[in-house]
Amino acid sequence: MSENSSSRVSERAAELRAQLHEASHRYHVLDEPTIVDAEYDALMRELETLEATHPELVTSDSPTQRVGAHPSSAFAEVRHEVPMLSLANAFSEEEVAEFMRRIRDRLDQDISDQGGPLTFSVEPKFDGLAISLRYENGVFVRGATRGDGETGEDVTPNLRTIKSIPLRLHGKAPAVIEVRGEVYMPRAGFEKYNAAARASDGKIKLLINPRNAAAGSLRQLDARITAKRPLAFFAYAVGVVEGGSLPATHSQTLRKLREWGLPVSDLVGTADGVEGCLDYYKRIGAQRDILPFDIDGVVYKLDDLATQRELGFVGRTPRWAIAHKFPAQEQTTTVEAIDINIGRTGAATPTARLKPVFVGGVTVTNATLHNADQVARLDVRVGDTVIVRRAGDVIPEVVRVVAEQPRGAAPWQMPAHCPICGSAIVREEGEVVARCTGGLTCAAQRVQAIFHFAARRAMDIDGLGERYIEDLCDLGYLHSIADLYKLSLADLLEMKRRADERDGTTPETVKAGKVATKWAENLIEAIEHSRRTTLTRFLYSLGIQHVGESTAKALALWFGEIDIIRHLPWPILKLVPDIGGEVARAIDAFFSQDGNQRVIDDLLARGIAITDTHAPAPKLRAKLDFASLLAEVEIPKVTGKRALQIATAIDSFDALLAAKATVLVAIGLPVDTQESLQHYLAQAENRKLLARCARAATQLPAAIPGAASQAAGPLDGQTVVLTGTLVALTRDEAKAKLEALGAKVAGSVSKKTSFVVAGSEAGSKLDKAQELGVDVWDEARLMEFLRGQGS
DNA sequence: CAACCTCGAGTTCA
DNA sequence: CTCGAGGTTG
Repeated sequence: MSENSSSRVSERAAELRAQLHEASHRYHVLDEPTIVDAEYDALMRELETLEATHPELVTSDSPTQRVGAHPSSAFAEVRHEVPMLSLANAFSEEEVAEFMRRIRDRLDQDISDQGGPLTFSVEPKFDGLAISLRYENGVFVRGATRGDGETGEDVTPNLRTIKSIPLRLHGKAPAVIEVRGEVYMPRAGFEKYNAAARASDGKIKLLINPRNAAAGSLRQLDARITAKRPLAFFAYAVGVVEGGSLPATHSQTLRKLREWGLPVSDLVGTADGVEGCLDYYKRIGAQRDILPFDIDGVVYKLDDLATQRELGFVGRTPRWAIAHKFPAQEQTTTVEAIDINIGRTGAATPTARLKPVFVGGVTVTNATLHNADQVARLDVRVGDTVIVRRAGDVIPEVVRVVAEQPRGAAPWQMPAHCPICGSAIVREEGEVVARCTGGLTCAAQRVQAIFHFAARRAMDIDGLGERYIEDLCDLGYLHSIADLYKLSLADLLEMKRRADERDGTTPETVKAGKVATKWAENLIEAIEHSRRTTLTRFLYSLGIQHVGESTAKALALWFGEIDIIRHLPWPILKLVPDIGGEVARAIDAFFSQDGNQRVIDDLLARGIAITDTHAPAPKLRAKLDFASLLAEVEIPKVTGKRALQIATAIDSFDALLAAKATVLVAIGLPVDTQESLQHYLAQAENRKLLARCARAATQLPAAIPGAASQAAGPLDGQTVVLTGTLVALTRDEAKAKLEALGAKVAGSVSKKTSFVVAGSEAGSKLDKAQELGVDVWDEARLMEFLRGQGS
């Protein structure tokens, strides 16, 4: 080795040591971590490797030479008679196999090979804080943190506040026993605590993550604060034992601990050999997101205690155990830009463009920042280093900015103009979202509107993705949704050729004279196929504000025909349950725009066939009388009661519009109501609305006698919620079948929910159901029920 | 008018 | 899946 490279190695080692010291100090002493675990691990491993190949570089104060950090002086020190161990880590299957091979090799030297795979006690690796609990004659006398493994801090009063730590053991426990385990904060408690903290307007500090929360809570000097934190405990090992003995294996020891009243996780078990351990790793990994607490891997411990003793230690890590870690769910990266995205409704959503980073199994490059408030809360700026998490769900989020990094430029602000169309971006009073005011003149909104139209749950045009829509719009083939139905195969191919030319992406095969046409043929076919549709899908696909699937369905059910719906004044729309003033006005406003009416004309003229037209619902007819309708118009001071009073004297909108002032006085209304009504009637706009109501009410066709009344199903009046993945049915099929039996299928669980159908990997909805004591069906029960109903 | 329940809209990656 | 906001209800 040359002089030069050896000095570089020693410099790097010194640098790593400094970084690790600093990080460890901030983490353990200041409770303010600056780097995530994965990074710390990576630095530590690098240093370990360096020291392994250059043993002369090992210094006595190297972070590799101890497990944790200095205990803070605020707590009394406790020496661990039996040191608290730290485990070697494995990050891949190869490393696990290597670990097991090492054990075998070592044992083979000493004793004859007994054949068969080794048995391991397998456990989740809880993401919390390791502690030791001392019981004397069955009574909890002292608890300490791990500290550096040799010496920890006495946090007995804090530990006493944790309900899952027994203050007295059951049965015949040894006279003195030290139980080791992990204090952690369950996710639900963490969320609940933070929700309260958020509501406290900054008075209570937010907890960063459950693990930090657990560590921080235990290190409170005032145990009353600890008591307010939702902490829990799992036992997983034993230290000192006097006046008693333990079983021959670790798994039996855990069982004993459970007998003595200590909480041991249900997830512990045993596994044989590499294969068994890896199976366990996968099984626990699959459950990771739905567990009620955080884990960062699993631990394999050789089950037989005698063999453990034989294998012994390397430094402070045992040869007989290893932690197999999951891919990190948190990483740090830098914010390269903060862009804004314009949605279908014009909503301007800030998005962080991140330096690509591998988190929880995928590479993340984007993370939504939701809105300007969120950006301000986090104070994220371009150039900042941030922690990115891929939590329980799939969607990455920026957790926080790492303090002490050189800050980027000025605080981020929502731009005043849309980056796509240049229109003003406006945030309405009291709203969280800012919106581009460009409407359909904004290219981004136009593309999103067409994309929505083509969506599976809307017109279901398969193969029409965002990219094609963008190109079709940019190159002038598509101006509105109606244009979709005049696209020809030739148009599509020409568009593709021009787009490729523009981007310089013309494939070699095309240059060679071959043109790929299959995609275009499929798309034309898909557009063709979408022509036949239902009224619900059609209404939904128009992308009217506030009209999603369920509102579209209500409209279809109540009014029956697009030609009726497209001309209704909002007070009549408001008669439909679940449609209030805001939504009704949005629908009316949509249809009041000539451009939108023209698009609908075009669509219908080009052969959109709505297959399920019918007469208005009978329930609607009953509500169309003058008094009910008048109450919906929202004339100040004219409530339902007053409307009724007015209606007894004046029997129609026409009569009301024609009524002289003297007539209004004669009705006997209170003076303020009279004035309000007269003032209302004096305005041309209002008179126009009333006239429209009058006309629409008389023009709505009568109900078809006897039609549309649905047969009563066995699930009438029941509300069902589906969650998780079903095997035999898709969610949509299950929904359709349940609805056919009269059930209402809702999206979220509440007290009103009759029962929840939980498939595999059910998430928070299942928790909610259990919390509220709502019945939960598994898929088998649902299938059996459906069979019983003959479906 | 507050509490509760729904619905709509937006979101990431393979 | 989650948040925000609209609608209904006591």
